[in-house]
Amino acid sequence: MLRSQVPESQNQIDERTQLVLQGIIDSYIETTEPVGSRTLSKQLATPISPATIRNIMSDLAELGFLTQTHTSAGRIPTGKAFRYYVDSLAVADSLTEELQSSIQKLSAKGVSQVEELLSNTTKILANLTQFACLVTAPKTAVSRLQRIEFIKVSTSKILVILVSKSGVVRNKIIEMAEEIAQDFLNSISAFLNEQFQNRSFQEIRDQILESMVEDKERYDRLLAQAVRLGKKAFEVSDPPELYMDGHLNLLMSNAFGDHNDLRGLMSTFERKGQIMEVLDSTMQADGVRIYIGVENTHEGLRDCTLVTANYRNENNILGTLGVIGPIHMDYQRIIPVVDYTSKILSQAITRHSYD
Amino acid sequence: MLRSQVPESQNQIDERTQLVLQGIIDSYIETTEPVGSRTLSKQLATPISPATIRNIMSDLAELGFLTQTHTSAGRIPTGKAFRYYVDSLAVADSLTEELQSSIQKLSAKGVSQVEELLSNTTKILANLTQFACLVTAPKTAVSRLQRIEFIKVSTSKILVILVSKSGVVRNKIIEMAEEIAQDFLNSISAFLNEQFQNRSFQEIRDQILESMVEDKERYDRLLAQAVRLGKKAFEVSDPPELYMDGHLNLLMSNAFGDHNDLRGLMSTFERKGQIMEVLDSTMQADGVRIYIGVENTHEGLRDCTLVTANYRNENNILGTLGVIGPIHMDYQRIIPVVDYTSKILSQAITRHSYD
DNA sequence: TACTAGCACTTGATCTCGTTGAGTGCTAAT
DNA sequence: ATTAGCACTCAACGAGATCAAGTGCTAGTA
Repeated sequence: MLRSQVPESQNQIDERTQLVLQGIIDSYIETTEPVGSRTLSKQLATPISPATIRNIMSDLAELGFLTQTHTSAGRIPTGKAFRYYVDSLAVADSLTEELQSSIQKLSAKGVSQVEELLSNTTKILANLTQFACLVTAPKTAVSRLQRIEFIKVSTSKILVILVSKSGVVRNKIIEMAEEIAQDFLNSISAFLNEQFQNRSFQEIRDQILESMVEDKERYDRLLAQAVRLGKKAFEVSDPPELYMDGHLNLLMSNAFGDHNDLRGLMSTFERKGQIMEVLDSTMQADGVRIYIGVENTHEGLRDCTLVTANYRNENNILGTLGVIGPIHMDYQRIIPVVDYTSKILSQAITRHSYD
Repeated sequence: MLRSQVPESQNQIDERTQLVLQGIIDSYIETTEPVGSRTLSKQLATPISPATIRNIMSDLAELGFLTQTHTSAGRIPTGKAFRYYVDSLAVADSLTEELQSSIQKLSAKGVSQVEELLSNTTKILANLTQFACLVTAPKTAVSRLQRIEFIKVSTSKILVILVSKSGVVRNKIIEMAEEIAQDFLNSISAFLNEQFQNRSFQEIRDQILESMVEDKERYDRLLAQAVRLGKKAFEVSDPPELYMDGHLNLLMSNAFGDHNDLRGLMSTFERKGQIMEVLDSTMQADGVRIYIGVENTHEGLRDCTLVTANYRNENNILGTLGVIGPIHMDYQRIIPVVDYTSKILSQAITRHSYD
């Protein structure tokens, strides 16, 4: 009571109180059980009596850092508490050699394709964290063209191969009304390669093809066809490319008490598009980002924490990787793991890219 | 007692007994609860008194068709019962128009790639059955070459595109010690295409490259390189290609009573290789195959039923699709769904192939 | 002889009701 | 300002009591 007379501009919390809060959170992360004053008193390094702790707890509850399931139960840290914990209390552990080398395995020998790299990343991260893990493929819009090629596979069908600088290979089949000879296709791809190599897909789509049409539509047959094919080839039809792994981990471990929560979460995973949105929306920021519980804009993630980081090559941010786990995850471990993984992936993908 | 004096050569069961067995299974499929004599008596069309049913049940239990969880509980059909049910009792429902058209959607307009076709199939099947659903990609070994192409993507890296007759496109990066000009690569691919188009990958791998080396090793530089590249390109490194969907369905529905069973099942799903083996091993047979409980060779599938069927083009069996669900699934519905799906997929993939 | 009615018996499930123990909040003493 | 002490709360647990669904068996019936 007296305490709260001193106006606390938001999170002005004295040192002792911090200590208690940290203790509660640490204990809760470890046991997933409500923390009681007596128990905590025994665990804390600094000796504080249960009664005092109770007072402090009461204050913290008033500030919105703690809740209880029922009156006579121990305290549970709220999302706000975890936020505070992550922002100002938690000191990230440094990674053990062992963890580091596990993570480095994602670009083990024999991994020659970016797709494999990304898929390995999800597997390793899921395995290390025992949570669900997500990696978005490099955004095609921003990636730049390394090579385009047309292969005639049947009279009316043409296989388009798009290789981006970042090492992603994408192929799709397009259908043309009239037959086009392979030789002619070769000329077209040679032409497009010359024109567009190193330009971003976005650029190619938006501007260049457009202007070409305007400028030179009347020119020759090659150009006309090149435009037609190019348009089809670069058409936006990117499926939401998302690599996922370990969502079963969440089920296995009963980190989530209530099984109904999980169902919501799982059906969220099934809609990859939504997950993509969430990840994409975090992509501007830098470093490791942490979204706790209600901070998640997406309904289904309300009871989880999302920890994300970008990966990049020398020039651009390419994509995002992240981990979804219970709100009471071991942040001191998870944060550096995600951070380090993003760095290793960045390195690996830079090595794989064709710049 | 008297009954069993008449030696019953395995499954010699009189009509009335069959009726009861069928009733029990139907009821169990519907409710997932042990079936009692009184309940059943009410449900059966032919009026049979509970007492009589009890006698029959007792006989069926002796024959191994029924069990109980405890003495005073109702009866539960065993795997053997389901086997019998599927083999001789169940009359497959015919598919509703609605179901048929849902399944046909797998090759909706705009689906231009085989991969998409297969992935759609898992989605639709998982959705219709509410079980886990699997589709294997066409076996590369048996599929025949439509087109091979080499694209130089950096000084030392070459992208290989393999297009098979069945419409599957596969690409991989190979690394070469020395640099090879794109022109030269074109000559090589032209040569390989000419030589090997229409041959199965297996053939190409096993025999032809081998013999070419022997016969003409001394010949020209083109040939030497072609062999080198060809070998690398056709090297066996097929990842187990398996499309899966709906394993979450199994969790959502509590079709599986015990959650521990599910964990085993789920971790089985994580090892795609094992699932592939199981599916592959069933591929020789024709039509819809049903593997119930213990009949499954694979440990993790002991408590489930696996329903599979092949899909094919005009010439070959290409792959297998299947559904994994609880042993007490609604066979009358599932079997025709799997059957029809396999047919529609076969049609669609035939349309997509380049023969 | 085949079926059925009736009855005693079994057993998991459900409910009630103390008891226990971990926890709180408050007050008074240090 | 801190702490010891005490009254109070409440989920969890266990022991019975009760219930309902089921079985097996025996004796009676068409």
